[in-house]
Amino acid sequence: MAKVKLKDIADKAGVSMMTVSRVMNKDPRVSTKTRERISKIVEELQYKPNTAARHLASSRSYCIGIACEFSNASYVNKFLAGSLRKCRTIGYHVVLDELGELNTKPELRPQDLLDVANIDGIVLLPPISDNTDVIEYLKQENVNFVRIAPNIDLLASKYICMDDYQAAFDITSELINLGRKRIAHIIGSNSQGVSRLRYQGYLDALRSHQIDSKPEYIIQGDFSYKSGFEGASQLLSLPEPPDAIFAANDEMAAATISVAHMKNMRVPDTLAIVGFDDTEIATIVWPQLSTVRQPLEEMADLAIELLINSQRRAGKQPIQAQDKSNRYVLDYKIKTRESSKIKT
Amino acid sequence: MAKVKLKDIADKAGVSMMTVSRVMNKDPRVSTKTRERISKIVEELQYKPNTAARHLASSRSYCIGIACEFSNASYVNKFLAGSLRKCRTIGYHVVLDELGELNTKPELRPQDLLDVANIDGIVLLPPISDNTDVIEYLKQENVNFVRIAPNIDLLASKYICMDDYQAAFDITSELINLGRKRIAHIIGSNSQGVSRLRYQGYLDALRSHQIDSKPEYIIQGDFSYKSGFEGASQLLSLPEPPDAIFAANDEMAAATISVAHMKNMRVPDTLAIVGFDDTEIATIVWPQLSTVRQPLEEMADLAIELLINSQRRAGKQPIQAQDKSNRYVLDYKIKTRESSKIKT
DNA sequence: CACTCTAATGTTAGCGCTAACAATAAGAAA
DNA sequence: TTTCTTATTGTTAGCGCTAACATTAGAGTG
Repeated sequence: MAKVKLKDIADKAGVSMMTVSRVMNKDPRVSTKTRERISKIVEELQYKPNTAARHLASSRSYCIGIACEFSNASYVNKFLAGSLRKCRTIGYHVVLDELGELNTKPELRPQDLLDVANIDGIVLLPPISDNTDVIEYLKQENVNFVRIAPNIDLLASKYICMDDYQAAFDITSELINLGRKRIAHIIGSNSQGVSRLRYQGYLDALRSHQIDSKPEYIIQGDFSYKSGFEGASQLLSLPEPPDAIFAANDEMAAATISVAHMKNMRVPDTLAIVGFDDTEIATIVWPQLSTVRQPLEEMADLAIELLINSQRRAGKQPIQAQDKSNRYVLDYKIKTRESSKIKT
Repeated sequence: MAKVKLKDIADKAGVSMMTVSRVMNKDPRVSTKTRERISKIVEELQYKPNTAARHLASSRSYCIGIACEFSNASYVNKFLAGSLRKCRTIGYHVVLDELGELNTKPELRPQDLLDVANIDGIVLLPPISDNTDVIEYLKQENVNFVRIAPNIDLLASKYICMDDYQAAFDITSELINLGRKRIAHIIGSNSQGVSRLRYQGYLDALRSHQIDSKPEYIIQGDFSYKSGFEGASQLLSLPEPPDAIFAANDEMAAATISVAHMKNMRVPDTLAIVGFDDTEIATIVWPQLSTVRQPLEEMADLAIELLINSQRRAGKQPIQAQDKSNRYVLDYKIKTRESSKIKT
């Protein structure tokens, strides 16, 4: 049973290969009747177009680039997994670009170019999604790109994000519903927009439940374990320590768990702890962290979808990104684990 | 300046395209003189063969599969990064396969097959490298594969590993050289061969420095944070607690740091802690963990190299893997960080 | 009813490369 | 010298698909 090819479909449908090709590429110039008939046969025979041949004949590379730093392995990894899965189903390939060295070596361009040359589009993961040099470069080279969770220059490209504010609001509300009264927050790095959003969500959740937010319960962190450690130490040394801490990411939450252990506080009995991101560390620590899952796989899926589509009608619209519709918001999910389970 | 192609080289060298093709594919049937002349021109014109065309013409897919679980993100990630880099330089593509669901859904085969069908070879990452079902399947389908750090069935395929024993010996010796006398060890999961090797390395390092190994300093863990936490608690509650702990992986070492904090012991002053693997957690915690770096990128590089080469002479040797030479050992590297710095 | 126009489909050629076989040259053997 | 090897290079055909142009059928028009 050799692989099914275009010809087989064409023969079976009694049309030319070209017509089938058009169906496969969603070319509108095929009658609905023919399209349906062919689609059905394609389904039946499980036909999958040969990427190499397509590439060769069409000059599109069928490759998607992903630019990231490897500093946040589990974040990148999940995104990658999603991308690879998606690409595979649609016959694309993934090209990874590590731009981690960017700060030290600003000559990313030549390297980058090497790949970009043959790429149909590129996805920028944070923090590269906010790198103005990269953005400038891509625009100038007229390369399609989509950014994930950017904070700045939101008109520059399509971008995908989640509602950090609402997620923070929700997870804080959950703590309140669990009976916690004294809820503290460790804010994330103030250079990242999401920190502000999460902080605001926390504040508004308290307010909407008529709970006062004490200033001493709010600590500035910077997303690092160390800052979480210091912040938590400070919080748990207060005369009236909090009974719940919402850290703006999992690492700081993990550090908070360490401090709680150190102070002999039982988690979650005496102190509930929640994080944000649902990175690997959330399930490595003990007790496991309640946190907010980012929809990374879905983001990957959508990002690639967007790249391919804008590819399709390339040339039509120059790059008039003024359109408000370049924003795509996906749903998060609260993951409730041991660190915030029902209490007393 | 259109892309350089085979024809350009052929014209410039005054030979047929076929000869150039042969040079590109290291076919021996080209005279040395011609080969050199062509190689030089290829270099000059920066010719890069077009993967798609190659694939199309040769029926090799130029795709390498990587089978992994996503449970250890940073491990997988580093390996992936290495693979992607390597593949890009040689015009291959990477296809990721997550087999994480394996335990619950043993019907991995159909899924797997989908991809395997078009793959030139596949790399098995631990713990899949020890999955007998997968190994059986691959052999039966006659798919090329290389395993990373396998423990069992070592004759089944080529495999790549590092010298866990020696690394454990070295890092323990470092603790001794730092003046530590009471060195404890938290053993890894006893279902994994590396645990034994690391344990043995620890024992022999002590012995070779004439230090007795006290039985109460040796605790069985299982690589989880939790087991590390419990093990460390036990160790640090001893009447005479250790002044250094070597945990068989970073997660357990990170847990040990938490316990040390909890007991108000200063790290590394009162207690030095070292881990193993150099996963992300090693630099997330505070103080940062001294540990052993696995040469993952190099492993990826070599794995792909091996797959491609065995591909090349496919058919010649059936699969007579009895040869001892299917073992490839790479160098590790001791990463000394804060958690074991010079003391008192 | 001939005539244009459009929608739908078909034809031709070729993307860049490599298998498989063909041809040639240069020795070696007879 | 002739025939047979062997080493090296060239030729032909086609991988599976799609761009670009060509054709046909059907609808609309005066």
